[in-house]
Amino acid sequence: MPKQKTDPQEIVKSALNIFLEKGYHNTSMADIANETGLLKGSLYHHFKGKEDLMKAVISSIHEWYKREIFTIKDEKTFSTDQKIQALIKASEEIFFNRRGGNFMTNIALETLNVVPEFTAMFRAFFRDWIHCVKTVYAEVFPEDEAEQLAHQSISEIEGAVVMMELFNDKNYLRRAHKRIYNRFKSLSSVTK
Amino acid sequence: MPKQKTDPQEIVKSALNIFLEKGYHNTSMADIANETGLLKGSLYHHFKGKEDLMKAVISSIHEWYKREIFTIKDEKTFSTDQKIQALIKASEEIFFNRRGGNFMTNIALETLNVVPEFTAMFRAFFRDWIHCVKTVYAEVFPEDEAEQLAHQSISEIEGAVVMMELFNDKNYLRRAHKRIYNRFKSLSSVTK
Amino acid sequence: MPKQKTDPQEIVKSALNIFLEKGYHNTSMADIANETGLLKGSLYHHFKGKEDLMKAVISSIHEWYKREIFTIKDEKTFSTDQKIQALIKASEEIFFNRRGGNFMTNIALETLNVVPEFTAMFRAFFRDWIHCVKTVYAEVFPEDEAEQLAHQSISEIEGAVVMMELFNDKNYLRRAHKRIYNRFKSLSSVTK
Amino acid sequence: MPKQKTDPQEIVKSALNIFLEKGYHNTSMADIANETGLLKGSLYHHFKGKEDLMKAVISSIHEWYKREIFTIKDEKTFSTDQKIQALIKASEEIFFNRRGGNFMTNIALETLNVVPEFTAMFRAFFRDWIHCVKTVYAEVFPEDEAEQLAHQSISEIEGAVVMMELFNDKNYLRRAHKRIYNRFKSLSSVTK
DNA sequence: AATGAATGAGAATTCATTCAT
DNA sequence: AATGAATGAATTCTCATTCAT
Repeated sequence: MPKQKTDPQEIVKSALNIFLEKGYHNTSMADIANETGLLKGSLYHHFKGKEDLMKAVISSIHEWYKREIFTIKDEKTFSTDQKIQALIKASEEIFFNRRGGNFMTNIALETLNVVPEFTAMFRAFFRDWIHCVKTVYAEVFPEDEAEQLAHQSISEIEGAVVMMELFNDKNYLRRAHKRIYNRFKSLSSVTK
Repeated sequence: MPKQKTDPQEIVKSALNIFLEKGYHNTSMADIANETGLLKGSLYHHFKGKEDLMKAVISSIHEWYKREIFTIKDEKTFSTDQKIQALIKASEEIFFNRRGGNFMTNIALETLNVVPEFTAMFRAFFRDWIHCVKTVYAEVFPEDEAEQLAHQSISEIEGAVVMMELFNDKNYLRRAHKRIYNRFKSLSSVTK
Repeated sequence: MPKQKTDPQEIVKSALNIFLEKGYHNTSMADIANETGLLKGSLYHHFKGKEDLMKAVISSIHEWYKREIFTIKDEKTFSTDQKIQALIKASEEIFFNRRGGNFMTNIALETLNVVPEFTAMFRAFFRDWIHCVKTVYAEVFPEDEAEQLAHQSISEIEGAVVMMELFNDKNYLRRAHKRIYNRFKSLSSVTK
Repeated sequence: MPKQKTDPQEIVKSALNIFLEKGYHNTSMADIANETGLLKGSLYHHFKGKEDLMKAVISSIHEWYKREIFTIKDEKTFSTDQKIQALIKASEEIFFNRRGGNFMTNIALETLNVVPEFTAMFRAFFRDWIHCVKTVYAEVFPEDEAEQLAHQSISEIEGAVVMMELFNDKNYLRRAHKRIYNRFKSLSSVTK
């Protein structure tokens, strides 16, 4: 049975979905093959192995964020307020619909101390994310306060994701977003 | 070879340590046996299997919290302020020195969907924790605000743990604790 | 917790029951201990091990047959016809209520080629049984015909037990008994 | 090491042989792998596990019977007498040379209550066998007598197999076959 | 005698990976 | 590229047996 050419990105997508659903360790190459419609052996034409595939997934999400989210900070036409609202809106879209965000939280925690290369990649992602948020805050607040706020915001979102996962309740994230926005508004009004 | 009696709690402790170090999936029964000095087979005397042992670990941590932490809310001689300070101090002690706290975050996320029974146990733990914090807040704030604040506080701590884990930086948690305390102070001064 | 003195025959009975229920291989020493109310280790005070216990079971059944069944052939006051009826009645009682008979069929087949000592014991039992039946037949028929009939009768009963087991239908055995008796009646009327 | 393609039927055959030799419980997957020349793990490519493999063995024997034996009843060119002789000849060939027959007796009894699915399969086999024999008898005898005779014949063969197994004596089966044939002859002559 | 913890030798099974076709 | 059989190491779990108390 000849098969269509397989886009490696298709495999990455499938892998992302199953990793999220079952966790990294609980997911077998057979599961991934199954999801893609390929057979186990065929995966090895595209990726060196499970770790390699995992790295591609992390990388893919990171790249997507770089392209779609972290660019918000550079939107010339957006006010700071608009940027923050855009970031929040994107975050909600991601966590509720795409789940790439959960991946970076859940799978990161699961694999953090398992493979050092994963750790580095997760850190790079979060550094970029923090940097993006900080850059926006820095339009209004002094450098070190912006830095602080960025760390705090991401941390708050991460906590909300954990609770959301645990209790299956999206409100945790909604409320976190709201708090972040309100804090920005009240602080920036003071600053002005 | 003499047959030492083994306290099952010893096994639970060993398991807790290795689960924390290597993660649940990455830990084999042989690892645990090794840590306890028993042979693999002997573990099955005390626990039906890996899942059962895991449940014992979760339960043991939960019980410890119930005994040592969640009772803080009932300390007759403590003011609300003192209770919150005590909770924070305990939290810091736990997360920095005992690592049982991280377990409830990291291993929870890794195993949340592995077995429904785990999910239930983790949820029970967090419900109890939230309930404890809420009870303290309720001494000063109205019921629903106390509830909100409790959820927010735990969520914030969870986020800090994720970041702390990720970047190996305890300051995340320290700052989260500080924020929680300050928020309490400023809100309660308003209330009064 | 001190326990009453344990009669080894109690253990043998329990073992018989579980062997029958679960088969020899599928039964663990723990199962037997459980049934007797003892703990695993205690069984080894009475029997050298599983094989030894099994031999005691086989032996016990054999002895019981020797005492209760195979003596029928020597009943001075019974006619041949009465002896055959008594044997059949006993057989029915055994297979339907005591199940010792099934043991000698089912467990024999399961363990026949597993432990040579079992084989010898099962053979001895069946030789005795055949001998008993033959002795009765020999009251009426010539030696070699009696021998033939005995083998055939036992064989028929064994077949019926297999079918009974397979289809959970006691009628197989009832009909086999009926055939055996009728055959005896018709043959002996001819002989006279 | 070159990777030979293995016909799953080869595995089934090997399994059949070892199951017969050592019994189901006493046979390990390693034994089977060893017999086939594969490694343990490789067996799981073809069969989900030991039970699954066992089912394939039972099924394979059943299918073989359906194809080679149970079709005898439909041989247009055979008289009833010839059909019975053919069935008997086949039975002898099977039990003496192929051993698949013993499987359906010995292993059936050993595994009857291990897994309900086995029970169902063994019953299906025996029902088919009985049906085949009954159909042949029904050419000469009334329906219900044919049914009775079929049950009796199979039961008799089963008993003979037990005795044959027990005493390692093929004569039991030979005599059972002879009896079955003679009974048919004498009854059918009466009927005519 | 009884206990029950400990042993240790396997058992079945899983799975990432390799490789001939 | 894709296939899918084969590999082999690792993993969970079982169980007859031993032994200190």
